[in-house]
Amino acid sequence: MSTAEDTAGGEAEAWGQVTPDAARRLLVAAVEAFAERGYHATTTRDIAGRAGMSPAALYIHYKTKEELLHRISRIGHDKALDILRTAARGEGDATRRLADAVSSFVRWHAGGRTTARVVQYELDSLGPDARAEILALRRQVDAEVRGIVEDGVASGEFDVPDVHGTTIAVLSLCIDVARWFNVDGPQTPDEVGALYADLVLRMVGAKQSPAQT
Amino acid sequence: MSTAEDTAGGEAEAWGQVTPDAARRLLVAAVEAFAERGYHATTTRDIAGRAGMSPAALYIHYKTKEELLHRISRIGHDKALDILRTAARGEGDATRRLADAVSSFVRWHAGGRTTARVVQYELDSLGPDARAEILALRRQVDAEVRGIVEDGVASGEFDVPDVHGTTIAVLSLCIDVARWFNVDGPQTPDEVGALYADLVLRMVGAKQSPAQT
DNA sequence: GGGCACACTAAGCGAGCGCTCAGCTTCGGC
DNA sequence: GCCGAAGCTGAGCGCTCGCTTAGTGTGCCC
Repeated sequence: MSTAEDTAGGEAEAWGQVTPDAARRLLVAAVEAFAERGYHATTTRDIAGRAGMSPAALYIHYKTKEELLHRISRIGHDKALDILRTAARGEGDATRRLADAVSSFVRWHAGGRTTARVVQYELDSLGPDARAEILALRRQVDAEVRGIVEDGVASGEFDVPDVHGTTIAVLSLCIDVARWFNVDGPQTPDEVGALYADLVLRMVGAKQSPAQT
Repeated sequence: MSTAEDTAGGEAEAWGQVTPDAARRLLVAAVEAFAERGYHATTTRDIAGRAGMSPAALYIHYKTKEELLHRISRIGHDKALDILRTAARGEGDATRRLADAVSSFVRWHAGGRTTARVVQYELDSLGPDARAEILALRRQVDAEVRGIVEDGVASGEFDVPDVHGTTIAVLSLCIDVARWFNVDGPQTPDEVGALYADLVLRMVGAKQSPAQT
């Protein structure tokens, strides 16, 4: 098993599970609009227009504008957690698994920046219940990364004085990629993923580079 | 000269330069509201209410709601740049200066999280002209950090294969503190600043810890 | 081929938005 | 003691927002 090439691919393919077709088109349109302008600056008319429908059509498939954001955030967090779990529970020592986790997580944030932006930065626009649900997923994301770091410390691979603080820093570094990464810029998602995996191994004081697979 | 204790202090003190008093109260109210709810979700009635004034009073001191954001962003970026310049042009080797820059920059993002949130995450809500002005300041911020990294590489203190990418990562790590830091959480701004300075020195492969001042 | 369920549209409602304006109060200059 | 400038308020304008409703077209079942 490799580092899951399919986790960081095209923008739209992750929405295949959403049916019917009109509901998926609206969801994809909402992701694009929210990523470009932010949730509050996006109008339901804009979303419907991007999906090639009238404003009223939105309300056949979703109760409110907030439900759109909730669904996007839920699917996105599920995907993010899936990526990290695949790497965290893969084969290899902690060094290998941390490098895989960071590089695939970063590739997802860079390559699917449109989605990742909404998922990571529009959390505060959700209502209390939806917010609480998403925060629970975030704690699981955190736990996956912390688990790898703790494994590496236990095995003597890593030198980490502050596991909690360092875990936050590693995740923070990955997540912020969604803010600054530019698809038209000089770096590809793969390059940033490789660079960040190396930087993170340095942060945890990894004794050696992971073997190439 | 030390690491500028006064750069990361209380929230409101940085606005002393804004006069008259009513204009400053409105600006501080706007910072709080924007940080809590975001620019687009904040109403001019809310800002004026927090400042203890009627909605119309806002327009005596500021032409539009966007001018408030512009002024906040400008003052905040000036402050951020000032913090980095102080550290970058201070005494000591590159290791010392990078550690100072990161720890003071992080302290500012953590301690003044309200301000930093608006400054770092509401850039897209500005119009094209204001946005361009702020982006120019950001490039200067970037240049200060890259300068230190390049100094360290040239002197042999650092081992950095990708100076450009690593500089972005260092800044990204610091900036994202404004997103996750919780004033009521277990960590103080000073602690996060010290941890992050250490993590960044590891990222650049610094040969030794900086001497304590 | 008649009827009905379903997806969708045109039109628009009530609310709240950014912002304006006429008028009130306060206060320094003379 | 009067005047004009400056700071502020109460009321509200024009607009756009999220969302609703009445009605239309389409296709499937019998």
